[in-house]
Amino acid sequence: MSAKELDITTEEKIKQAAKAVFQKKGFAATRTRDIAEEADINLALLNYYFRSKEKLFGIIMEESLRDFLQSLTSVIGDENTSLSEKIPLIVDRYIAMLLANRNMPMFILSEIHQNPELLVAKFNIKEIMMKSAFVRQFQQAVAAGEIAEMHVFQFLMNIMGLVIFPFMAAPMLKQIGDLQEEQFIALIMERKKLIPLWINAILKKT
Amino acid sequence: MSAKELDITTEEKIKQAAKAVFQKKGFAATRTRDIAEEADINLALLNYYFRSKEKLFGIIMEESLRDFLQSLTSVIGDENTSLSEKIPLIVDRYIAMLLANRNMPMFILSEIHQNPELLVAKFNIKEIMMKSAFVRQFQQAVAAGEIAEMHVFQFLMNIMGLVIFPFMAAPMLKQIGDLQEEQFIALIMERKKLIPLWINAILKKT
DNA sequence: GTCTATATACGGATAGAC
DNA sequence: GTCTATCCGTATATAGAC
Repeated sequence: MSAKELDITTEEKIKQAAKAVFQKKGFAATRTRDIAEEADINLALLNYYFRSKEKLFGIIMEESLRDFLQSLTSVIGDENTSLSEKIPLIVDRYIAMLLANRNMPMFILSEIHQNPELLVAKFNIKEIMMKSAFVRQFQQAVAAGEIAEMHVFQFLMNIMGLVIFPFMAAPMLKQIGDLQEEQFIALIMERKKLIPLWINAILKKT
Repeated sequence: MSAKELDITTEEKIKQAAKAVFQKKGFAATRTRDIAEEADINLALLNYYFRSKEKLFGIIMEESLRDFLQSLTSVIGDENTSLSEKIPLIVDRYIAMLLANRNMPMFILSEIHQNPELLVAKFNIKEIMMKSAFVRQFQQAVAAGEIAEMHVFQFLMNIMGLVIFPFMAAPMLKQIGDLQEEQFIALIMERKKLIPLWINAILKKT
């Protein structure tokens, strides 16, 4: 147990446990008893600090979503890097975040899938994304004929799909390929180098 | 209501309803009452025909998994098509299947994520995949220097990620891009044409 | 096979002692 | 703030009439 964990408050202990359990099992399959056990606290304390399972979930979801989006938005908004510099930055940051938080993408996308309203009005992703340096740079590069013609959403889906999908399909991939955890990580680390090259290949004019 | 649905058995009605509800909400969030209501049958009949929620879920999961994998395995096993012919076939078939079954990938990958044992021993995906014409053709092309050096899993993850991810992230993408359903479909139809080109670009030797 | 009524278990939440 | 004991709604499953 690290020093950080020794003098942690009960409230924080519950939040950390809730994050782990919610991200692993999702809202519906999680029992407040699971969280209490994981946090090693009495069940009643959960309601004492957070009132209800729903409220606790809301807090965890908001924090998770913030982390999930920040890996992207912190890069795409930067006016001081070029489009081609941004690509490996996005890939590196996302992969680092996903490696540290293995269940996050499945958690977020699965919960939003079942309840799209979770996303609405919490963050104004639409604004941040569509008015970002990244989108502007991309569209300028298309207009200037420097890269292939392509809708920016297609480009975004490509990056996200190439980076995130392996984490969501990890159990199936491990089964198909008979991969151990370390081999899976090795494939991911290889992707970290390759994805920017692939993205460039895709963007090349034909 | 189509003719097909008119003379359907009660058992089949329950299965179709269960498929719809399970795929949309997942196992834990689904109540047997939801299924009974969707199927327009009495709740007790669900247990009469299928014994338990778990058993019914097992049947739906197995069928879904079969459909999900068949779109892939029916193409990759074909000895009479070349590697480059297989790529658009896989893309077309997967997208057609996903369009008809919008919630399937999230359902399957999410449930397997929570419970990887669901996959084990049901189908021998490992054998079918690894001994397929597709894998052999890919590895031969690499060995012959016709395409860039790449682990076949990386290649598989790329295809799957490019095709499947947009369906899993659909609610988020619609939000970010302020897309209506028809615009989302249009993006997908465009991808159907583009993904094989992108795959070829990725495979090109540098 | 299909219904109503109900048994039973489980999970979220709280009362009240300390 | 933390605990024990418990309430109460809800969900699965079944008994038994038709």
